[in-house]
Amino acid sequence: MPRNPDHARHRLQEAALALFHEHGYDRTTAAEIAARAGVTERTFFRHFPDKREVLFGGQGNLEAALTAAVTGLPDDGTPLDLLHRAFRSVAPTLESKRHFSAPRQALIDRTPALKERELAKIQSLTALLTGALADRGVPAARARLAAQVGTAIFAIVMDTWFADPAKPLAEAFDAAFADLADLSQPFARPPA
Amino acid sequence: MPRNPDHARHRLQEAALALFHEHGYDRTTAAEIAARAGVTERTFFRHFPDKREVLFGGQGNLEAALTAAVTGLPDDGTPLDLLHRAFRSVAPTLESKRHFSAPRQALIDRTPALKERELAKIQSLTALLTGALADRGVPAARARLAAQVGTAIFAIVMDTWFADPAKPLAEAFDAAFADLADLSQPFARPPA
DNA sequence: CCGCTTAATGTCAGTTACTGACATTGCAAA
DNA sequence: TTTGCAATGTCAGTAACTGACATTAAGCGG
Repeated sequence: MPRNPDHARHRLQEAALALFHEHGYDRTTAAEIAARAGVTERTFFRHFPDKREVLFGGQGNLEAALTAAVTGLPDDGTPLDLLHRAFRSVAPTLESKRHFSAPRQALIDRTPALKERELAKIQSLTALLTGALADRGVPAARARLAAQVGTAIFAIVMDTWFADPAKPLAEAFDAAFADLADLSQPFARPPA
Repeated sequence: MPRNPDHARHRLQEAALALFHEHGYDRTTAAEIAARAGVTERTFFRHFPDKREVLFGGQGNLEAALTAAVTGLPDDGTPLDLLHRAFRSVAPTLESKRHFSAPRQALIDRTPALKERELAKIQSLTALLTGALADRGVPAARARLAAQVGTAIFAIVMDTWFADPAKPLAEAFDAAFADLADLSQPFARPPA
């Protein structure tokens, strides 16, 4: 490892986060981030393909955890049940990182350019989950619909959880999936 | 109306579409688009806030039609039924514009920057539909979930319809909403 | 301890998306 | 015709990125 043993990439992420919170995303230049991290602007763009991406570094972890969960979970119920349990399985990790993810999410929510990138990341997650479901034998069209609906629920739950962390994530997932079941059972279904 | 009676905005859109198809989005500069439209680069950015937006000009029509449908449709069934019928109501219009929208969509699909913008547009539509449902008395959380699931279905149906226009859009919507109902009826559903 | 290799960084010039300030043009109403 | 205004032109400037090439410093064999 030449030059600097402590990874410049991580310093850049922290510098960016700090500066974005101080002055906002739009009024922070890549050169300023690089300067605070002690490197050159060119080095910034060697570590991140564009300015937005510096905020989405840890995204791979969540994707990996969720796809692993979908792949490894015991097989029963529907694709949506599988996703439900996969989401529950990452809930503790998500809750443990709230102190970090909440301000980051607030920044994303008030910055359109970052919101767009986040939507792209969610779509990427949807594609991965579609593939994971398909690998388990779920027909392609069904897998895609389930993954899309699943990530939609995931996004809503995360959003309401960021707004109010009172309810544990696992319960929020339970409630959201229950709401979904209600949504698509249109007419009177007499109990028992 | 000074200068040019034929609207520069429309010429810019057509010039952009042509150049994007000829050389791709990334290898087309805003200055080139403006030149083909007979105006200055500065004028381009007066009509469109950024280069991507030149491709999403007619988006407002669809949003207006869908929200109007959700607002004006007779009241029966669930929020998802309402969205289902709203989607069906715009199907003929969508099908009549396929010759225009299909190549445009192909361009978007192979250009990440445009894909991101499209996702943002879909999210904007989701917000509008959420509001329209809420205006009809649907509880906020329920409205949001329904709108999110609805636009997810809409996106999937449009995508498969672009890939293969054989099945009419209205039928594709019917099938997708039926699949959704299946998805959330978890356990054993014995055939007949 | 020394030179060699090489991955990470620095340097620099260039393109392009976008913006603000100000001047100019041409239709339209008075 | 004159005047007002909306659309456009002109120009200078910022900042996100990119390619080409030089430089540094760890690690390794000698």
